[in-house]
Amino acid sequence: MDVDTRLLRYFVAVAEEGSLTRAAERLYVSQPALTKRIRQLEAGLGVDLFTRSRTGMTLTEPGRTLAERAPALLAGWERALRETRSAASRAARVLRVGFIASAANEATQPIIAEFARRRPGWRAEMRQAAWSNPSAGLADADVDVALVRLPFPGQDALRVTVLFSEPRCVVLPEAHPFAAREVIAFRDLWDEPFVAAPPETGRWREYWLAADERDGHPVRVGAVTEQPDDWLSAIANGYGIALAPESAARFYTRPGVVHRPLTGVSPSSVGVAWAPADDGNPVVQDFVRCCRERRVAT
Amino acid sequence: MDVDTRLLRYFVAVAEEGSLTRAAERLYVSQPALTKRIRQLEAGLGVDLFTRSRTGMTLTEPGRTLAERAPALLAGWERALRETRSAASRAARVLRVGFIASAANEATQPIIAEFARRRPGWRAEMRQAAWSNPSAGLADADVDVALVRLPFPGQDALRVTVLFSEPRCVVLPEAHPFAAREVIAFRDLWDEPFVAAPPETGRWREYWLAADERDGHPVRVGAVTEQPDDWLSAIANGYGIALAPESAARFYTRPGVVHRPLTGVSPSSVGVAWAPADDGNPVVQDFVRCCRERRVAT
DNA sequence: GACGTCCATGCCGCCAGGTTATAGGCGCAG
DNA sequence: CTGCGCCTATAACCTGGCGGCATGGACGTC
Repeated sequence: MDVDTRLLRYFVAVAEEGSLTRAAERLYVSQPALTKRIRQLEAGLGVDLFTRSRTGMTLTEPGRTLAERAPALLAGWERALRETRSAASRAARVLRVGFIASAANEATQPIIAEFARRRPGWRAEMRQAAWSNPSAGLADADVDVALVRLPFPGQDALRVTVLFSEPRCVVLPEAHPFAAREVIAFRDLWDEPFVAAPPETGRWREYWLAADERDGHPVRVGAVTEQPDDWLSAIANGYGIALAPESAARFYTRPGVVHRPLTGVSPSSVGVAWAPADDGNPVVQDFVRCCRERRVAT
Repeated sequence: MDVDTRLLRYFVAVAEEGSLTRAAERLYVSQPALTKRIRQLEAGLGVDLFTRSRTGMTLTEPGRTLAERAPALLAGWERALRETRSAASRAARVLRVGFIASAANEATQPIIAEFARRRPGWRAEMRQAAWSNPSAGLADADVDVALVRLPFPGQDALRVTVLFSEPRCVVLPEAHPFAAREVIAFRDLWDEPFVAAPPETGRWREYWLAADERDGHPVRVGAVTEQPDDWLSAIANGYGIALAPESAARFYTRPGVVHRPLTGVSPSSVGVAWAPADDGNPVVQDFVRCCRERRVAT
């Protein structure tokens, strides 16, 4: 019997949710479509995978058997996919560099230039990642190396070299009362609503909310954004304020938004990260070396 | 990216054959269909998997990467499939019994009856296998236990208990000159064309051609068949003669075909086989016990 | 220069898989 | 006991993917 990864994902979703209706919304398909696909899977296998009832779908014994194995099958495919893509970029002499918006800022250009000098024939392919992905794709092996802001979740499973630090400042709407001050103390911002990164970014989100510097004082979140554009808009529209690296004042600004120096928060570090598997990869190590040298220059 | 097992099998076939045209005939699809599917795979991955030339399709480096992993992915799916089916039959209290046509003959009915007595609530599901599958599905884990004729390829990886033996006889078209004889010496049949099992059955095929009893004299194969019906037809139509267990005279016969005793060939053994993984499976072991007891009775 | 052997392309038909709307079973609240 | 809310199943319809056939185009061979 033939099956595709989508069908397997459908099955896993239904198994996990215990309900066609809920699984359908999670998968962004209609419930009848799911009904039919699951029945098709059962028919193809010649096995009843679920028992239906008004309370939902419960796995049968063979259903549990399949449900135990399906995630590994999907993971195996994802893995093969990544390795194939990885081989393709290597064969094409392309180094995939992930970076998070505002990670390296003015350091980025010289780093790539230096890499181009050191590795003629190779090309660095820059991929900007959304904030929901603070390892810039490195955790999923979508890139070979990443320029990141520290700390971020999953960091311990990767190699990270710190490149430099810069102070964090605050970004406010022009009309904000504090916009008139030259320097702001973080304490005064404790009760302000903040524009935050998505919750799944964990430690990274907390770092940019400066959760550690609030003495346990709770955070008010006024909006959640994934990208610099939305982020600036949210601030301009008064949904909240936000912390940012100092260099953001030069890279991410727009009318209606002002940057102000801040006291009472630690500076932010930029790092270059790679997977332990690439410890011996000369191209990756060359790139890291380029980063280190630029650090001195900056 | 989503993919289905068929697409993966297509890819593996092209990779192995090194040619769309040849892979297409092996897969029983048209060459244009394969062209399109492979291009779709490449487009989906964003990777060139093959380099095309007039001599065929050669894997690229990333293509090789995928080609190394694809068979394992397919095998993983097949395995999950088998385990799920297996769990289903266990849950339904069904013992899947494979048997090869003419394996047990009159012993089969009493065995099932005995099993039904010993395991009330359980049902033995009999599945006849073609001769191209002399383990009757046990090698592929399609059944839990199998009634087989020995020897067969793959036998060493399974547990086998011999149940009984019976002489082999010869099956001839009525019009054959030897049909008049009461008893035939195998020597006299060396130059006769035989109706044989498919070549992939290896040892099993050779056993029924009595290759070991020909002193190296080559075999003439007049036809290849997979099932008793075709087999009898082939003999009746004069494509060749064949060896068969004595009991085939009672189970597999038809007008125009006669069975005659034979000297000079070893007898044929019937066995019951199961997978080593089921050594501790009480239901399987009960079935085996039923077989052993019937052996004494027969 | 005709032919053979590859892979690619154009065109068409069919069905798998999606959508919306609706039916139907059953528990629960009023 | 009736209406509502939670499920899943069914019906009717539409679209696009995938397969088939016929043909094109590149290139080496005889």
